[in-house]
Amino acid sequence: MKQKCYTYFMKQGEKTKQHILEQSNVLFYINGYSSTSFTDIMEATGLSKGNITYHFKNKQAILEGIIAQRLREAECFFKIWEEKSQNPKERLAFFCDMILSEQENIEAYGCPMGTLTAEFSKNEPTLYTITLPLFQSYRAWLAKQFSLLGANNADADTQAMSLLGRVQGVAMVAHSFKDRYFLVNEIEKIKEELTK
Amino acid sequence: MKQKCYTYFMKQGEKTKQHILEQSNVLFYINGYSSTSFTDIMEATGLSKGNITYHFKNKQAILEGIIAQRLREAECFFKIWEEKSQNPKERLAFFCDMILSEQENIEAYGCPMGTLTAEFSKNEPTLYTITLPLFQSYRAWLAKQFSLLGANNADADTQAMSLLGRVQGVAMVAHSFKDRYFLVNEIEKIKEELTK
DNA sequence: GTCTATAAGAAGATAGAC
DNA sequence: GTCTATCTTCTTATAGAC
Repeated sequence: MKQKCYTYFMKQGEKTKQHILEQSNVLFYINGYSSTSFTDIMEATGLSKGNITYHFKNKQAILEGIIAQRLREAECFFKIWEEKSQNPKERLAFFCDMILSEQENIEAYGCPMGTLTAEFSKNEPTLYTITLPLFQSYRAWLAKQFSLLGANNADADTQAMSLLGRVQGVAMVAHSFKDRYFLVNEIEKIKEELTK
Repeated sequence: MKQKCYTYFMKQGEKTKQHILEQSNVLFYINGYSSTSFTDIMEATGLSKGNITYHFKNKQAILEGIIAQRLREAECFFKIWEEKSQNPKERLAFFCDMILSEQENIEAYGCPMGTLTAEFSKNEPTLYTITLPLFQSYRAWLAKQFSLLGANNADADTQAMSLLGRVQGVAMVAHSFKDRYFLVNEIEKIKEELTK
């Protein structure tokens, strides 16, 4: 197990738990949730099945842990963006920049949030319920920025949905056609439209 | 087995084959490809596993049959739209109308083409190769319309990708948030932008 | 062309030793 | 906390009767 700097003060059990979450998060992103088996997680973590089961009852519990962590990360992003600028337009630009910084991964594996949500939207109501809050937190934050720009609540939400949709579409098409160039150009265009 | 009018002149073997394709197509759409088992197809068709295997070597062969059929259907749409109007803008509006007519299904199960493509884009290179041509055929047809509107080849293709992206994004978000109202409004907006 | 039956593998879940 | 071993279920693949 590689030692991470922020795990120095964790108890052994917490370290292992964190290690499982991190490796699973990567596997779920790269291969998808349902395509990732317990054996895959065993191999990636170097731990036994029994040990993983000790920390997480089942695969769903791992997913829950991952989403909880991603939600905290998202809140962290929002906080940073809000502190970096008082101007909502600039904050929306930061959101676009995050996508641009992930261009390689998005080309290869799609949007980390979108592909996971899409995997559960059809016929996995339980997993869908676990994942949706992450999507909703972005929706709410984006809507907040549009509110600050003067839109009423309903309009702000629609604009947030619309932006989410555009970004998801660009990510989906760039992923399907393996075209990073398209992703960058479209996101730059969206960024311009938002900030003008 | 329900008798379909266009199967009257088919041999029994062809009828069965067609029946398997149709039922599997619905299952793959509603539940996804990997979530659909042979048992599901058995139940939906009312046929035995041995019989299905007789007509299609495996699940992948069924998928190939479905994509081939969907490609023919797409070509059929293109032909109709081109015959209905000489104006590329109107043709693009027909494309949008098709999406609007599928609003209920898209809200419930996502875009039939997009969700299938997305399922294979991550780590299913073989199935990805089978599905992509369908996506490409829409890309090519849309690009053709933008060409007719005066764009050079590169621009026309980019505009086609851009439109595909917007539509996929709207479908994805409408599906994730189960919001048909959003889908209709966004597609209407896109339609207006295209035809103005 | 259609069926039943079975084999062989992979997955997740569980039990118990250290 | 961590491991090995087993159990059950699900899924695909195959063999052979009618």
